[in-house]
Amino acid sequence: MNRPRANLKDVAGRAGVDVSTASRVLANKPGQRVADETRQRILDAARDLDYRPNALARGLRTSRTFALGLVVPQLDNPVFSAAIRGAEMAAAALGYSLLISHRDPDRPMAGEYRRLAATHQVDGLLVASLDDDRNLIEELGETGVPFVLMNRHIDGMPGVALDSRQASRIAVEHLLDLGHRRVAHLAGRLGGFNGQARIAGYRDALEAAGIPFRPEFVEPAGYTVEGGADAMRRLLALPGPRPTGIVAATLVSATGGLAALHAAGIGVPDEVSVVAIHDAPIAAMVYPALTTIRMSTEEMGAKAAGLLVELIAGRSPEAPPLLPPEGLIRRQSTAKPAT
Amino acid sequence: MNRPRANLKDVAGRAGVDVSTASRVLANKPGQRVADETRQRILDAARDLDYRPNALARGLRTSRTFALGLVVPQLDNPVFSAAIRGAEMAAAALGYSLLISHRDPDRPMAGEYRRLAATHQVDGLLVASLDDDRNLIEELGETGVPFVLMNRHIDGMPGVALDSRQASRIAVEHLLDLGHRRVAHLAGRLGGFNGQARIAGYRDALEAAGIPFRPEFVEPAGYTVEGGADAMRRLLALPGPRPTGIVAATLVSATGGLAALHAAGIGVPDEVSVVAIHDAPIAAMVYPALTTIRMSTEEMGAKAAGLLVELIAGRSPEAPPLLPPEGLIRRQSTAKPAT
DNA sequence: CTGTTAGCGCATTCAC
DNA sequence: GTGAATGCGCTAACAG
Repeated sequence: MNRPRANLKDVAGRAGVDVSTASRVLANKPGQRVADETRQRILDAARDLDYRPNALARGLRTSRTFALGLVVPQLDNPVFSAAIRGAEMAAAALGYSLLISHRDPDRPMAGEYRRLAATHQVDGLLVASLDDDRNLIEELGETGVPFVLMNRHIDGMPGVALDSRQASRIAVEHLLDLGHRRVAHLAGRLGGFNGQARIAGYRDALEAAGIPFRPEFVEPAGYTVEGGADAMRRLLALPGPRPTGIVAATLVSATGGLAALHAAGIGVPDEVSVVAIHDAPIAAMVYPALTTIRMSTEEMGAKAAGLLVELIAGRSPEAPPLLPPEGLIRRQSTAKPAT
Repeated sequence: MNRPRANLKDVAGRAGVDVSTASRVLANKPGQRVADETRQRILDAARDLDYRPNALARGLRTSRTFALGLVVPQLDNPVFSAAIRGAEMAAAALGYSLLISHRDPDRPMAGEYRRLAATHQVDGLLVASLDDDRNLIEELGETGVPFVLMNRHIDGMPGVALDSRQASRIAVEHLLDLGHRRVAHLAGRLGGFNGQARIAGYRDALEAAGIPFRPEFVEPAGYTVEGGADAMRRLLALPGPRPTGIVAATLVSATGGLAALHAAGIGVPDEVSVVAIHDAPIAAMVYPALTTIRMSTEEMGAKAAGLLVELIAGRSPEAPPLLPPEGLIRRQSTAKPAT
């Protein structure tokens, strides 16, 4: 029963034509002169035999694999999970497969993606980057295949990123609208692309509201639970009245902050409100459930895949501007400040 | 500068030999008669030109792609993230690439993986399964390529799964050791492979301790936050003294349970202790941080990849037995029962 | 409109 | 020990 897959020759034979004719019909390119009747015979034969072109042979001939390589620094980050999902769906819709390659940023030369490119397994690379991927760009250039950066922007390179600045601004404005006046920021990596943008958005919002910027209210928390907890403790240790609202750069640091607040016996949202940038299932899993700014992470993946396919096709597409946040998700971690 | 990749002909030319000889040397198969001096010339040439075999051409010739397809029902599940990481690393170590394919269990025929198999893009399939993937097996058979199931076992099919029963038992024993006597279970899907195993482990531990099994203490919670919260509420609504210890089948349902406990004003771990099966970063992100049973999820991915490669090679390897838990991770959600 | 021809890069059988 | 010849399945120029 399970006979081997039919190939083009089988289809052509069954339709009584030459393989080249079958190829032409099945390629379905515009402006091909083939008699309707012949075309139909070939189509029927292909359907009857459940013909699927051998991607290897086609790739060898055309030097196109219709596969994209996806390079991620970590798999267990909700941001990247969502981006991968978006990329996978967009790639599938465009007829591309997705090859995944984990790249440990701590080991510079690690990563299978160089091999993927060198052995012609992929037509291009989708690169999800943390802020601190130092030598990545250099490595990428050497591969000789087109690539698109995700989650950060570097001048002159194609990439798609999120509008972190606006996200941060919306988060602060939410707290301001509730009546908060002392709003602090659990910041990301100070030198990083997204980290910087979030601080800028925080300042934007304060400025628009006429509230003076206080440097001591910006505490670097990095992207870990402990970092978030430490930063929160430093904030609480500040002299003078403490902040009543907190904007965390990430969900992870937000949860660290929550833990420090709990440990200090400070009620959320009764005494302190917390908003986090990014949304994911975990936001609803912590206590109290976090109010968040939902980012277009999945769309980022999809847009990046689309852009890469354009690049592969030899076009010079416009890199999309920063993707705006999808909006505020109000949950239980924010409320009016205690009077 | 960026001249096109060298191919075998270039290497052979540079070494002054025929391509077939170069191929022989580079294939590096045992029992090949090639003069040491010739071999060295070829190796040198390959190194100088940074030769990488074209995977497409090789695949076309040998009908092997050295790529594995990975089918996952969801990307944002920590269990699958870890399994993917394990699979990716093992595959890379074995010289295989990983093609990812999302498969929505709600849409029966969805999933690119069928195309991957049909077009010879992968040598085999690694299939991460939820309990409820009904028609998956049937679909898999039709692809005609070898496959390995992850996270569940079905008689007669190769697969690697976790020892959920033992995990559950360890979780209950931990609570028993602390002095708890009324221990309830937030169960997974009652009909599912892992769900059943966890209930069995729960009963094992009770029985070994001589504590009678009470059916009303097993509440199906599914795999969602809401499911966990609902189940917990039902448990709290039970007449008589309430359970002091809870074993949740998953992290997700555990957090739902925690939320319900918080909402009811019940202290964790002061009044109720909670243990969850599975460990992931989120366990440390909730409040209080969850005591968990750490499972060998990453190893599951790695073992599955290894098994699949054996299958592809035509061997008939033993499917590994269930993977035992890595142990208990004690955090803040468990303590002695209030006296 | 359709068939013939050539070749993508490699592994492999067969000569010598 | 090494080279010559063949073909994996497909596409694309060129004939006719």
